[in-house]
Amino acid sequence: MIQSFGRQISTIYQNITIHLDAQLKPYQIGTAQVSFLVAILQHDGINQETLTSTSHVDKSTTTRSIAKLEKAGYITRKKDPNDNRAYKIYLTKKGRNIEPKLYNILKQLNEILSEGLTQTEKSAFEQLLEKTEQNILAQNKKTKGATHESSN
Amino acid sequence: MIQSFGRQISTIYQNITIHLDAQLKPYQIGTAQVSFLVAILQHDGINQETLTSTSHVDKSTTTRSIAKLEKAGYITRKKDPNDNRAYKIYLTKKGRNIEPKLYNILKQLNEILSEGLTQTEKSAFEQLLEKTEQNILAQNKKTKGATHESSN
DNA sequence: TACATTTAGTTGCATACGCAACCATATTTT
DNA sequence: AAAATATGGTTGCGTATGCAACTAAATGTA
Repeated sequence: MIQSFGRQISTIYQNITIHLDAQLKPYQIGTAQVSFLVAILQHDGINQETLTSTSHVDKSTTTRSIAKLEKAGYITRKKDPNDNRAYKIYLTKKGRNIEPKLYNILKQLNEILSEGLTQTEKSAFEQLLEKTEQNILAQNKKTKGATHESSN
Repeated sequence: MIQSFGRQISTIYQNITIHLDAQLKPYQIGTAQVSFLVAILQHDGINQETLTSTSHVDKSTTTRSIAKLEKAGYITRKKDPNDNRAYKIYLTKKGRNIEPKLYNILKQLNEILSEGLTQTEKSAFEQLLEKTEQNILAQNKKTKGATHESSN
């Protein structure tokens, strides 16, 4: 009963990381880069700030993860001509080439995770995860807001 | 569609960590210590190896997390008289005292996560997480086995 | 226009985690 | 009993992540 959701989610998360890191090793990136790479594949030229907010991570995490993708040759950063502070992220040829392999790895992961689940259960799971995600995001947003307001 | 489960689970996990770290700050421990502390509260005198296998983490993670709990004064380690390599973990008075506060924090977390879910949905969610956890654990066990066997 | 505030991004720091290599003790094999 | 193997635990290393403090450019306000 105690700590059930949290404990399970932690174990699943860590083991997803182990699995994906192994799968991605040939491409010289890690699990951390996946969500960013997917976002860039879907929105070439996306800027870092958008990546940060849609990924729900700290901006420093974006900085470092993008740096790794750049170093590995999958993307390039170009200054946004309309905003000298901002960068836009573009795929390189190598970045475009990895798309099918990456999607395959992700598809496999989903199949592993949802093995033995009916289609109905998969949908239910996704919706439950979605609600849970919104719940904890809202809670943390609230808490952070409160902290900042305390400087009044 | 792409990467759905993994992305959601990652976000939930990171935000659980943020929430719990804030809640646990007064006690000078972090989210990482929770599952170990709960296990020790439920099985005083448990040994490190059991903690490792039931927590589904690497043994080095157990070593470090237990070290932190010891440093913070919640537990003590005693050599197992039946096995000179092994340690058994015992609660200190401080460790026993934190129990209600810890359980309260975990209960709150579950309430936050499952806000807006019916009892039926909560049960379904827990079972789906359980299945998913078993699926990915089995997969990684399989992979690790394969790697080791390749040394034949 | 000058000053204050916000925003995009980076860096230092602390924490966490898995893997591989290692040590020491226990167990199994021959 | 000696040698080989397995087991409990630790440490070094690489990776990831949030937070706080920071820089520089943009925006808002006086």
